[in-house]
Amino acid sequence: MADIPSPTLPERKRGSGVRLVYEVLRDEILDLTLQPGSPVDEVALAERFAMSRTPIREALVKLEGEGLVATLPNRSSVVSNIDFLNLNAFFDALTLMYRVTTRLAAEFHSAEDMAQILRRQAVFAEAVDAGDELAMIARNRDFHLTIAEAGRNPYYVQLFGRLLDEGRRILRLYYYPNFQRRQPHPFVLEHEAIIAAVAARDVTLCDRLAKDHADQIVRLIQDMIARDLRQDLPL
Amino acid sequence: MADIPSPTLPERKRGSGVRLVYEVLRDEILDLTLQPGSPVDEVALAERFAMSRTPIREALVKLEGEGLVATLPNRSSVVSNIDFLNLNAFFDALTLMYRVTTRLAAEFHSAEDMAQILRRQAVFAEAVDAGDELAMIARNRDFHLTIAEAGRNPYYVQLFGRLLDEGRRILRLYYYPNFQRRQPHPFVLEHEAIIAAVAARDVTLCDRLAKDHADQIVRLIQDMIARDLRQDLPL
DNA sequence: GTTAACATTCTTGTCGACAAATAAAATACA
DNA sequence: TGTATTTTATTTGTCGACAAGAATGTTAAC
Repeated sequence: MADIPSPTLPERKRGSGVRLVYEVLRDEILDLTLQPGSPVDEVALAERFAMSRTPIREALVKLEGEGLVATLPNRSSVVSNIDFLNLNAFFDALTLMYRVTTRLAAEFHSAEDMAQILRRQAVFAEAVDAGDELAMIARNRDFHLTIAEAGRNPYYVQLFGRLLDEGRRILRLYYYPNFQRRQPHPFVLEHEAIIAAVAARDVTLCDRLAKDHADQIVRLIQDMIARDLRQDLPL
Repeated sequence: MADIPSPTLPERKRGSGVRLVYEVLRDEILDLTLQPGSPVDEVALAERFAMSRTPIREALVKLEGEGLVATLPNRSSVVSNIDFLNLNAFFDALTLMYRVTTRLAAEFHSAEDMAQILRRQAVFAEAVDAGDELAMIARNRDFHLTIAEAGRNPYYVQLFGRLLDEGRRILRLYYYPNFQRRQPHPFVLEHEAIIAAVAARDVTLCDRLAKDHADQIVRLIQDMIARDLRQDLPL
């Protein structure tokens, strides 16, 4: 019944198909709209996006390269599971990236970088005001990635991006029910302190603030997981 | 003339095509057999590997995800250029990864890890004895990646792998003409010191040795580049 | 009732072909 | 002779189709 190419559907330009599928799937995976472990059917996606399987497959290859989907030979791909066994490895890398990227930002940022950072912080604060947890998580990621980009080290930016993405999945898993609408939100204050330290090019202070901020987030996640696991205890 | 599917050609199993193309191209890119900036023709590769363009494309998407090839829309892909402008970012990240992975190896290695590390070191020493620079570069990468894997942090392993790959390209670009066949080679000695420190679980010593080793390699690369650039000076 | 062999269905991996987009060549014009 | 424009050709992005392999369901045997 889908044989007739409906002219009302958004006409995609040649070459944009893969990127579109990639971005949509990526967002849905990170938002847990696509749950970890759930199979990814190529034909279903092809129907949904009204395109052939070829661009779908290429998007899946990209996602596989980023570790967001896992593929078994001759079998369906699945959305990657969140690895709770290696969680301390995740925390370790996340903390290190928080520190080095903030340090480098203090050293190498330009005036335009600072403007962009302030803009991202404003958007983050808006999400906090609105109490929109999904937006908070995503905008927090944008904020810190912008700082990382000001540090001018693409290797760190890439790893940090992946780590923040993984954190987005974990936070999405727990954060919603526990949200505290405190004003001003502690994260907003910490962000402001970091911005000031970067602007002042104080590397040592940046390192300390970044470490504290990371520890804060790590503790938050650990608490949430502990609270959640406690509910599963048998009586 | 290549229309007749020759039965003498190695029969590939279903599902192995992409991986084969990916691995071969990856090796050729890192060995500079495929020079940076050179275009990658899909139909030529399809003919060469005696398969359709579809698996070739998927392999290219994977390589693009790792930054080894760059793709312009509707135009030919090219082998990524070595970024000499951000070289200090590369050195910075490389040094940091040397340090943290060796530290973690000291903390978390198992007995099997040590055995594997010793095996890799032996193979590296063989390459040094043989004076095979290409093998030296590749086996040095294997050695340090094995140490990183003993540290049990997949995020570091992945970034470190990419950095060592990029280093392999850079070294390949300069190392060959300058090779010194000293015996015992300083790198072999440094590796042995690192192995001992990891086995002794001495985190502080590991950190220092890793930093020294990284500095050594960074200085080597910088010297080679400086020497090379000097030749290009106009008179 | 349980297990084993078989057939069927479903999903993936690969293929050849076509059309859009770009690059190259040929032609027209100043 | 140099530049602009049209034409040709090459290369990519996407498509539909087919076959191999795995998962599922069915029948048969014990």
